[in-house]
Amino acid sequence: MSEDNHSLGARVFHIIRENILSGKYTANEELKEKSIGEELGVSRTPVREALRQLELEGLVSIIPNKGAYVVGITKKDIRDIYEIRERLEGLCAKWAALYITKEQLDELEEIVFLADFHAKKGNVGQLVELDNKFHETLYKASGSKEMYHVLSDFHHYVQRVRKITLTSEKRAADSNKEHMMIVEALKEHNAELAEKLASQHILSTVENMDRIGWDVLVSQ
Amino acid sequence: MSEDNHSLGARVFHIIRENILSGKYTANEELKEKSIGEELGVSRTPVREALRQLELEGLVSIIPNKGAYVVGITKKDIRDIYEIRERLEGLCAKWAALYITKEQLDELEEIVFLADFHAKKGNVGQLVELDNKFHETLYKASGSKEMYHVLSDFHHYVQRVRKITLTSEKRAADSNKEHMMIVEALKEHNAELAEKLASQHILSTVENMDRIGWDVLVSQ
DNA sequence: TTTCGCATAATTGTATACAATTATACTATG
DNA sequence: CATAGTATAATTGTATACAATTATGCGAAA
Repeated sequence: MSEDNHSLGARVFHIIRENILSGKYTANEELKEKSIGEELGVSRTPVREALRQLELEGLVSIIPNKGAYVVGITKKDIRDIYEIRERLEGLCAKWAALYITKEQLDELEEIVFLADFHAKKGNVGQLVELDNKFHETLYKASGSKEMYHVLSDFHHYVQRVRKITLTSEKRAADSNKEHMMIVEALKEHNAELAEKLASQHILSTVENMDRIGWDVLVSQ
Repeated sequence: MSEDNHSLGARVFHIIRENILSGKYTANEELKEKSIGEELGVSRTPVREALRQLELEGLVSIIPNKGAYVVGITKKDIRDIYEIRERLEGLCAKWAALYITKEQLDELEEIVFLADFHAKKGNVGQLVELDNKFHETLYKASGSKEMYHVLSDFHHYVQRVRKITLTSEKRAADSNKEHMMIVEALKEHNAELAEKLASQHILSTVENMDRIGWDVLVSQ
């Protein structure tokens, strides 16, 4: 898991990002280079680089000569992302049906198999991890650098919400069933079906979130 | 035009990005911090920050302890982007039809009016600039931070191709007619029509590129 | 008491210094 | 002549120093 080929700067970037996405750093909080550097045991330089990158990702807002502030994730952000994903995950699955390799198919099958196991045990942490892997693999299988880039960013962005939705045993099981159906379509290289199922998968997720209630999912 | 509220680092970022997108820095070229810094009259620090940001955008590939290399834009990249845009610009226009303000509508009308003028004079530089403004305004009008982020990145990414397509007087005129129709739909707040027209606009663009021939548009 | 002004502190922006890693060139050896 | 090994140079990674800008606190004046 822990790729050790990363530089210090890259690690700092990931840590800060996780702290924002997990909610440790709250919305509008000021991120001071010195404090974060001391907290992580590094100098300001790698922290600065990380903050500049996070600004580009939209997670941080930098006001020149003033400071860097955490950009909060609103209810609307989540809604928008899922509506965008509904359209793009369909196209992604369509492409994947055309270009997926044997190895990637094997990987997907292993993931849904394992997820089935962990869903029954109610192991949310593992489920989120496997959900990440499933979608990452699917995005890669599209054979499109751009598709991968966009979708993995968005998918990562909403990880806090997914952590909540996957605590429901029923939803976790249903979600994995949908994953299985997508894998079947990919195996048959049925692009049209894969597109439909992937798009439907996002819709189901949104419906589930509506059931749970948005106020539980996100504060703002 | 030249926003002066930017820091040195931000300017360096934009300059390097333009140099990649315009083709001044060629694919796989190594970008050395020292050389670029000297070229721009700054130290390595802001150059490093810019390169890290460009890596996140996918324009540069950084190999730790080795160097930063320009990631080339391939024919497939462009094709993928236009297929993604076909889906997203539709959704964007749909949202814009619901949320666009009077000011934004006025701005769009002014843009298409000016573009009509410059299309007749064959002023490609101005046309590209106005095409940028049109889409930027449309993306903003969607009222979605995420939609704006994704689409403006992609739109910017393919600017070199657009510079070529808009040299055709006919295509420039046609493109602007399509813009006008989209504006009309937005004025009537006709979401369904706006979506259809925006999606069709991207399709027309791709058809036009097919006519021109991809080898003219991009080397790889 | 409130508010303005100013000195001081804190923070960011940029440059430079030093460490670690990688590339290069030259020499010795087979 | 080819190649391995090594010293040197070049480049990146990180820390620190200094400059520029912004925030803070305190005292004086209304």
